[in-house]
Amino acid sequence: MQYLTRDEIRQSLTECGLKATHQRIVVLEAVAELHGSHPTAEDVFQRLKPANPTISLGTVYKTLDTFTETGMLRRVVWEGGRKRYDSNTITHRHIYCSKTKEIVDFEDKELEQLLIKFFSERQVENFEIKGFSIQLTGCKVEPDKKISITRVSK
Amino acid sequence: MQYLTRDEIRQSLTECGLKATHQRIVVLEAVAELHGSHPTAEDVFQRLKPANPTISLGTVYKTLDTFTETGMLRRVVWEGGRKRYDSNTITHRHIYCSKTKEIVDFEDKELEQLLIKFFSERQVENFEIKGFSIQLTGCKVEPDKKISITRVSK
DNA sequence: TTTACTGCAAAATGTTTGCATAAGG
DNA sequence: CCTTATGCAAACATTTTGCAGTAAA
Repeated sequence: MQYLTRDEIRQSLTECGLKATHQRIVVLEAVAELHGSHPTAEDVFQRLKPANPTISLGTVYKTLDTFTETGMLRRVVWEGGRKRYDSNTITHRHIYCSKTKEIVDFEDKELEQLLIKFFSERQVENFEIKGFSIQLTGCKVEPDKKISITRVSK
Repeated sequence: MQYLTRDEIRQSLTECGLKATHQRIVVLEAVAELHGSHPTAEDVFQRLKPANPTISLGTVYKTLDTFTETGMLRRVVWEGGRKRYDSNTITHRHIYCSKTKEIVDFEDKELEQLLIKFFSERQVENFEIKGFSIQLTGCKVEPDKKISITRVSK
């Protein structure tokens, strides 16, 4: 994954009608850097504090909200208490590992195509479908271990 | 949807190794009765209070947790703060209405088959897939209004 | 009678809000 | 300058916990 330069971040903030403050720049960088873990507001705050001792947790919350509204970030859909965020670079889905509690990115063009095709042909009664969201559940296995699909249900 | 009798509830509680207390029975009944709205702990508590003035919110929380662990109920997967519960009768998915904020049940055998087939043929790197979860987003339309699929993305 | 469960209240957790001050354009 | 954003702290919302008393088996 490649990161945006500060000038590129400044530019996209301006394009969204937002002031390019130092806090916004570092929050956006932090979410990108923590991308693999789909960080909570607290995660972002903890990461930023050493280099930005005056930043406040409230600002991180407000900033993440603002970014979600403008579409610069996206919320990760998952059950459970805390809100988690994701750099909104490309369309992708998530797998939740019940063993390690990680939320891992997953991208599958074929699956996307399959679903887009399905929903564009399908009429759901009394609903105008605007989008869909999928999460997979599973267990991480060792890279060298043989992978097998055991059960797909629920 | 048909409800269980109190004796049937008592029986399934016992089968799960739980004492068949009055509180557990009425909580399970309430979730079933409120099924359409996928209630929060607070929703269940408010519904029960008039007829059960001594029941406590803490007990409702604990009971819903217990039921989720034993599989008698299921948590609804959706972003956002509060935990919501669902009678765990049959496999179904959910549609979220961005207009009314409702979470509506949605069942589509064809979609289930499509996905089960997809995931049983597909190997996901370093993951053993155990299950999947889908949510749709959309807008309720009037029953008499022509339904059209506008955009499927995200 | 023994064990598990409830009610209560307090604490913990996570998020939002209001406002004076500071910084960006 | 004028607006918008920040930091702080307090408020708010939701969920969890500990424990003495109560009810189920």
